[in-house]
Amino acid sequence: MNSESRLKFLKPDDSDDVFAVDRETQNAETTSFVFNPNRNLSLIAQRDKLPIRKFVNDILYCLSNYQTLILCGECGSGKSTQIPQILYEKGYHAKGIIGITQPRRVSAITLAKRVAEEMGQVFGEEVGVACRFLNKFNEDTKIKFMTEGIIMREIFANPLLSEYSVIIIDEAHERNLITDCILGLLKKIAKKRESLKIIISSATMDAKLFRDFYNFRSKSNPKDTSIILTVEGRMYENEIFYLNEPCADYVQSTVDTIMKIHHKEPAGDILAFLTGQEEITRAIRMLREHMELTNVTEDELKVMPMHASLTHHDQLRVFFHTSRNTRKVIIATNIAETSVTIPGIVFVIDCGFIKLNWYMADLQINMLVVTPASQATARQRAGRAGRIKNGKVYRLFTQEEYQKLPNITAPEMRRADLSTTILTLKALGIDNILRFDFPSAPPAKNMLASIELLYALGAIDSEGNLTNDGLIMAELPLSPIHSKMLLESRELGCSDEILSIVSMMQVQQIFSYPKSGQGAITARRQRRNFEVAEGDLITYLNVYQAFVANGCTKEFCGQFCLMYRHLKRVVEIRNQLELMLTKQFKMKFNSTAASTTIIRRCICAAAFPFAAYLHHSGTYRMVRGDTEVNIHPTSCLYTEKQPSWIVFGEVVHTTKLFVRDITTIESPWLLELAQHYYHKTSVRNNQI
DNA sequence: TATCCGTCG
Repeated sequence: MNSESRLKFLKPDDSDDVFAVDRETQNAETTSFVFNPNRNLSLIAQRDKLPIRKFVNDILYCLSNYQTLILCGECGSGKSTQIPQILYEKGYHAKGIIGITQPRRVSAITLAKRVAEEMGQVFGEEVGVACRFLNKFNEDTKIKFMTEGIIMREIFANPLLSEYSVIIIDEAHERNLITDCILGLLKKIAKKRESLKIIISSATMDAKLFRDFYNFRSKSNPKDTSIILTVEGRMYENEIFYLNEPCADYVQSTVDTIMKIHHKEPAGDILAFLTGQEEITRAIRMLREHMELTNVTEDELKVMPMHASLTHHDQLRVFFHTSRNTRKVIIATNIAETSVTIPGIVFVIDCGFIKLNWYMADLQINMLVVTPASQATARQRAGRAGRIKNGKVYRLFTQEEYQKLPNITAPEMRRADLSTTILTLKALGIDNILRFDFPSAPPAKNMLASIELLYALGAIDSEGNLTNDGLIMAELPLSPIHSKMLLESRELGCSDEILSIVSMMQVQQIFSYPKSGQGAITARRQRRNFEVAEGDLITYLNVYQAFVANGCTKEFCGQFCLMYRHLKRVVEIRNQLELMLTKQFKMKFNSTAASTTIIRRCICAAAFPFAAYLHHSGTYRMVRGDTEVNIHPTSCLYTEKQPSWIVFGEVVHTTKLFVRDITTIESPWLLELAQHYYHKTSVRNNQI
């Protein structure tokens, strides 16, 4: 392969020498690919061709007359790379740093590098980037890209963000929890600092909401303070097709549509959206059967899955160039909506459903549910086609159904667990959380449930004020339950082990689950080396200790079917937490002997709101609310003898309610360690 | 008995 003409991948961390990797991006967690149709032009020529450059004067006019500018435009218009440069060219950097936030690490790093390159600067000097485990900026940095989590930390340190002259919030239309939080905080800052300019990059449907949110017009000040500017930028059109009648099985319809496109349409790759891994596997199996029956070979139609739990190597397969006669078919989850951009897609198939996290306030748990997608999601998916030539989009629902879909997906703020958000805002001195001005106010019952949880954990007192422990919990980059575990471990004498366990809980998965028959059998046998009757968290501790004892090698992970890239991150996270706890909070680390009782008591002392007991029916019941829950098949307790009492980390809803990350406990511990939460009577009543 | 959408510090 000729490395000059090859597009560059960011961050393969398998040492895959086919791809060009550089050191800064090596740490990034996810796959990213930036497709650039003007690759052959010089950087400056490419830059001047971008649609956004035609709007320079409009942008500058808006910014000098209004404090907040809402910028609408399709992706590909060059907003993210050009706006910072335009502001720099006009000298905005003289009054303070130009800050740009991104929802994801890879996009922050990619964009920062691109802008440095276009400006002919050394990356990390005038143009820099900040995200967890990667700080590439210095005191001369004028354009600073960062993740949203980082600017949140900066608000902690400097509540008015006085170093900055401009803040650009990119991808605000995604309406992530943290984006909405920052938008609320920025509104307070903007009122106090009239010199601060704010640019919000958004899609059309949210523009008016954002404009009104930042319009401080009043009787005493009759002038608008915010304005919308729309920049056109699309180069190709997509033709949209709907079904005449609703379909019964969208997985089957996806397969049928793929075959129809393959037989009737000219060359061009296909991207199909389904809701989860299981559907994707089923679709691929059906498609292969179909291909066999109709004598279509893998050389003609190359099928591949794309979802987050694939190994990195398998994720990269979707980027391989295929021969001219091969049509690629990628069947993906919503990872392909934003996080991964696959070049050269001509056909998109959209099942019309999406899997989302919903917070059930009455149970205080998160649930994953499949729901109809929104029009905004359908448009976002459609936009993945038509980037190199006109595309076609097949929606597996009727046009009437499309009209009935909600305009946008409910912002995460309205459907997420708010305990971390509330803790953070409390730490920033916002006393009345219920009256905080969010772009979309969360449901009051969700807030109250989170406040109740924070009270139970001792993060806030009965007046709703942050306690000393609460302040530490707010500062730690962990969920309140995990922070609480660490705080409890000081007294109980097992902080070393709890730190390892908590670090392990910060990554998505530890074990790899190969799909092929023999691999799956090997993986299951290797997991047995670590599994213990005390539950998943103690099992994770065993894995961590074995990984470290064996030199943290890739070979060890290969042998025992562990996710090397995740375990490497665990080590990084553990180091960061240990440093924070010792330097910032003067915590002394201690370790317990061979017995796991102390460790399990410590887990129980933090996870007590999520306790369940074995009901005589053979399933579990949550102590709170008496809801039936089942042990998740990935838990090490799934095949073990079922313990009488457990605490768990999370609930997933598929065919039933399943609990994961389980630890066995003794029922008296709940009364001892959380007597403020569990009255003796209620525990006795629930006992068998 | 039958298996997780995607992010972040």
